[in-house]
Amino acid sequence: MARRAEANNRLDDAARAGWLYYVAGRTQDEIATVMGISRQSAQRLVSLAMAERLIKVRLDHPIAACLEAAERLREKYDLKHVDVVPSDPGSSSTTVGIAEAGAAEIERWLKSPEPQVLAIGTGRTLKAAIDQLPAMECPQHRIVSLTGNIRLDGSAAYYNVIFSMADAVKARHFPMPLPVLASSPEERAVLHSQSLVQVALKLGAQANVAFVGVGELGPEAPLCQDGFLSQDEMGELTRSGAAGEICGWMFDHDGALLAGSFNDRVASVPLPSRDNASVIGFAKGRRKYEALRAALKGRIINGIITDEATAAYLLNA
Amino acid sequence: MARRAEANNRLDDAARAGWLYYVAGRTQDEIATVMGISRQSAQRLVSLAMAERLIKVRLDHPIAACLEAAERLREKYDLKHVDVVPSDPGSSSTTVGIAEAGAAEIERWLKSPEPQVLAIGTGRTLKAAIDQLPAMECPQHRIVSLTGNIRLDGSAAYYNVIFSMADAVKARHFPMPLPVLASSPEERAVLHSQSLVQVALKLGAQANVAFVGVGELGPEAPLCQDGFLSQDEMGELTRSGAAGEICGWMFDHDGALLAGSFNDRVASVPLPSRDNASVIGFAKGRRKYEALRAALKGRIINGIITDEATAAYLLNA
DNA sequence: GCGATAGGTGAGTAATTGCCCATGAGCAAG
DNA sequence: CTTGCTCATGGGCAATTACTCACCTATCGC
Repeated sequence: MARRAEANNRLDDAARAGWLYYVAGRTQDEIATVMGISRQSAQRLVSLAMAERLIKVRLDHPIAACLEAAERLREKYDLKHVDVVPSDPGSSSTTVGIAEAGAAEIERWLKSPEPQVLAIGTGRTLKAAIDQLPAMECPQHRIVSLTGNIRLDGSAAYYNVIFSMADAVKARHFPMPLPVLASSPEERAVLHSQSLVQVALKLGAQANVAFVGVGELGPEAPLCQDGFLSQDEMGELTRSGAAGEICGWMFDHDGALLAGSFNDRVASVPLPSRDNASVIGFAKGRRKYEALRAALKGRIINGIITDEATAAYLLNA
Repeated sequence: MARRAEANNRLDDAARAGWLYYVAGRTQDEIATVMGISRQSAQRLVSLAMAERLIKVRLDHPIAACLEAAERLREKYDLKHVDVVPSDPGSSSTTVGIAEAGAAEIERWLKSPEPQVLAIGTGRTLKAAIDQLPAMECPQHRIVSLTGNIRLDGSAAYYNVIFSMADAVKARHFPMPLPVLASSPEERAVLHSQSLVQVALKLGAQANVAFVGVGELGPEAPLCQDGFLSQDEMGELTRSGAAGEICGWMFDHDGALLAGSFNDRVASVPLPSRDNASVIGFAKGRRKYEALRAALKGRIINGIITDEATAAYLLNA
């Protein structure tokens, strides 16, 4: 209790310091004087306010190039939602910008007073976006995970996107306590017969919107790195023409779901219908170019949040 | 044209630089390198982005003290809307904080898809809030000025709040081309019979929300400084017990509208009914304490946006 | 009780940023 | 063509901010 109150006080102070710094435009020295602390402490509070995302910064100006790219993307691929953020050449981050813009879009859905079913995939990009969400109270919505977060070794993955999200927005949530890939179609059937999983499957089918990461394949693929898939399985996949995956569903360079054993073993919830729902992919960066292009071509997603450079590739591809 | 395009390019660059600085977290040196300009130019673009309000900063954390004060104010005065922002002791500004919070509240109303009639007063505080509004497209709403902006000498006041607002949000707007005070009740009747004014009067009566400044009286009052009222008239007013004014309507220390000649000559649109509409006062600072207290007590306003220090006074008064 | 540990503090220092100035390009008026 | 004006630029410097280090304190598990 005391601990909790102290933490709150500290965040309160951070908020106040951040407000004085960013809104009132005082220097950290002035803030220190006003709040009766040392300048260093004021600096710490200000940076804490940023780190805890108490201070939100948003760009409120349509950068012409981004808008134009977005419009052309929308037309070319017949998309429901497009967001193009500026590129940051030189940054190796695969999430900066996407995370903020993605969070804004998720927040837009969450603000709806109508109850919504939001489906969510997994992955670093999505996790980064979720981390940008403010605390909200959204008991009217339901959030369903589209894919399992159990690794080959049985442990749960670090990127437990749905729990972080539910925690931030206080909504009912339906995880998928499954691996991404079952060992056989028969095992998948068994797994899917669990009642918990049944609920998730049913909800997934009625989702109003899905937010998904777009995975590239190959030995470096996050799917392998995160321990959802073995290198052997990955090699087999790329040999059979897979270009990318979304929630484990493998597709080829034309964006057609791969027929055959792999997708028959994917334990994820099927993606919501692109006719009724928005399926929005979050991704940027060279390594995702081909997977994104294929996903858009095959209409596996009908919305995208990406950056200028990736948008340029997708327009020329 | 060329000039216009150049200006847009510059703003685009500013937006991009601001994005890289505030969202991507790069230093100005890095931005300079990336954008191929000098560090100083990068700095200028970043600060231009701030000056032009392309970058919006907001505090997304309920500071406990502010929330609590807001809740107590709401109860004590039975208010529909209360917003309390942190105080910035040492700042002499009467608008910092209020302007941002006020703009956020105005924006909230403007975002409504339902057509709204927004009424708006005048004054420095309101002007500062309007200046914080982002560009929007709100053709569904109508904005009506509650009060004239013609000075004693016949010129229009600098604080032409309604025009700035309509300009920013692209809504139909209905100004009041009148002085604040007519020379006699009869003159007021004549002025009000003009068809332009008739429209404004009618709209004012159906307003869903009104945003108003709260004016203090006395020789230093903005009403005098801005040349809406002569010193003689002001003296007469304070002698007759006036404690403050909203849109020219004078009220005493209990918040009762003054009976008698003054208010009979006020040419403003009557304030919308507090039963059906929100009438939100924007004000903070010592000099407004008494006027605010009276306005709240008499229920001339049923919403307030103010700061901690003012809230504390109002709670103890 | 006691050591380990997390997290906070101030000092000092390096990095970053804000601002003033002199300069020069672009442009309209004379 | 010249003049006067506006506005962007880069240099330089002072102010401000970020980071590291050593130290301190409260809490927790043993």
